[in-house]
Amino acid sequence: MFSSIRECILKAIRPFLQPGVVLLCDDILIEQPKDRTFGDLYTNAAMMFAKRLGVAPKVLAEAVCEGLNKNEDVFDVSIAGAGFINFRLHKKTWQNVISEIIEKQNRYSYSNIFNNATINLEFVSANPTGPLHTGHARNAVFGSVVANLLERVGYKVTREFYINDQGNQIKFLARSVYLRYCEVLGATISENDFTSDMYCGEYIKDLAKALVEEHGNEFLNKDETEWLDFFCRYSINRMMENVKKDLALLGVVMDKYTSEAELCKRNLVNEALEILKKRDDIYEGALPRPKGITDSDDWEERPQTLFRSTKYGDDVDRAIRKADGTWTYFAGDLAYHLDKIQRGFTKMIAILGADHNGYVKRLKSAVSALSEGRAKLEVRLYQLVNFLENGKPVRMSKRAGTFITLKEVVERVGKDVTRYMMISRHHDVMIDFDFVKAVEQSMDNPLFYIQYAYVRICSVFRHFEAENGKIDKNELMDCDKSILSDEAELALMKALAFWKEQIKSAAIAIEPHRVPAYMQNIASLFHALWNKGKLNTNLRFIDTANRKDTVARLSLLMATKNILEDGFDIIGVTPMLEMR
RNA sequence: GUGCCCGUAGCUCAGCUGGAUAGAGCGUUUCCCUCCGAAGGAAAAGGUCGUUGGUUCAAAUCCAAUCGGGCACGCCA
Repeated sequence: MFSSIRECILKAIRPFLQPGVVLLCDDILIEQPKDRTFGDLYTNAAMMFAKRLGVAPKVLAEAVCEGLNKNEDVFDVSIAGAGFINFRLHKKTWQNVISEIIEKQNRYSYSNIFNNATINLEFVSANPTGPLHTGHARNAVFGSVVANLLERVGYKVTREFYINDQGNQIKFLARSVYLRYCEVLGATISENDFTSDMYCGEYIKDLAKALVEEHGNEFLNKDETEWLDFFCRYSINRMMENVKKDLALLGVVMDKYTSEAELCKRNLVNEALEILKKRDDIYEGALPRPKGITDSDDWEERPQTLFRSTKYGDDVDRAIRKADGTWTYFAGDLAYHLDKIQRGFTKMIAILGADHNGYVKRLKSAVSALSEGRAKLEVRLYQLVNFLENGKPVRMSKRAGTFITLKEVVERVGKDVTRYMMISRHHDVMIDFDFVKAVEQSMDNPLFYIQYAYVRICSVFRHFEAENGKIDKNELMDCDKSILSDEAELALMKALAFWKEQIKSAAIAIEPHRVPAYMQNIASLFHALWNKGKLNTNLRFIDTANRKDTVARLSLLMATKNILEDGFDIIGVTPMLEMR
């Protein structure tokens, strides 16, 4: 429906186009005006393109009017203000949307505008040195919803997790486990034995206990060289098992786990280096002193291997080899992104915490350089989550292992509330997550409002089907919907009609938080209709004396139900069938 | 010192990439079930979109300053 209207508008504008100017249907904005007396819909196309085409808005507007009048769905076209074009659609057109939704059921929001292109979506990628915590929860939910959205606009998505299973932090993990291992076997360990690089959480003790159970004291009193590798590998494997379990608690399943160590074995760092050398993007040199560091700080200039990332928009060049000759963390990331490129990805998205903001430019530079400009990485940073207990902030310390884990959150408030809280805000905004408020079943908690709408619809169908048996999908699609003409009914229909548009825009903008907002709007319109039926018996859904009208109303409810189900599916929340 | 993000109603936040008189929910006030669930609905009050300039038919939205808050900042991972 929207696409045919857009085509009409585009057709009307086309004669004014100069050669070489390309206009796309999707550039044309069609919206519901805030003041509904202006019409059902409006477009600002005339004003939008006036400047670009060098034509007076009024002239364009008149052409667009003429074009719109040719569309059989459209009537009452008028020009207002500086060049807004207002118009209405026949009730029948809105009513037909219901049939379309019911027919496509939960596939209504799917379009194939990206033509099954592959896209790599990297998210979570937590270091396997500790259990997933609340930040990872936001990352995981955000990523999984983005994946769902991208699939709806026709991307083939690979959900990917990068395991940093190499480097010093893993050694410190292993050493921490070893200390606890000795402790389990009777050695006396004090907190002072743990250096500041080591890990103190309870989970370290769990790992140690499991190790003792499986391997007894075979590593006790041995030199580090004899146990370090084993402890590293063992710890990583166990930690990753837990990571996967924690993700499953949130309903998140990754398609691929890529190991840093594996990439290293394949010598991919050197391969990346060769590519960059050929492009003259590698040189030996020293980095300038950072602006914030004054003479009093002990700054020392050191020669190292550098990547010319400034060539690609970064602020300074970046080290890929430390002064002692070993690789930096960034070198690993070069290898990893080369791996993604070699697997054929030209579009990549990475979801990172806001504390990585200084890292974004070098990653983008790396992808650009390694792919010779063919691949593009987009990064979404999400802000931190503050946890509150009835208004009071909960203190967290990673060092002491007192941070709130993902598992703990899910166990306290459930998967659905956690997901909703994590996804309902813009990723650039900090979230205050209050344990007490989160589970309150009130309007402070909009998830319940949406769930409630869905439950009410289910309830209506239960009532109907108890008397009349199951209703057939075709009957709902094909029935005469002309009685659906009340303002409240039309408002709901219009909102449903916009669903596909909204999902598309949320996907393209990578802004999943819009989805729950749209769901809330639909729920609100449904609740309004329901209550209107309390006063006006003509608007009640079930009229036992009139099956024809009942079926028409049920078709509207079915369409609403399908849309809400699609929304629940996107945000990964399980719909409730009843609340007792 | 530099970079990124945030600042919208008493509170928590939307605002669809520049559109018409800035919107929801909570809280406050007033109404609405003999009824498919009132865990709901209808309405009222509540605003200098941090501040100041600029760009244009049009700015909460873009640009430049500035204030306040968060995050980050040579070889850590």
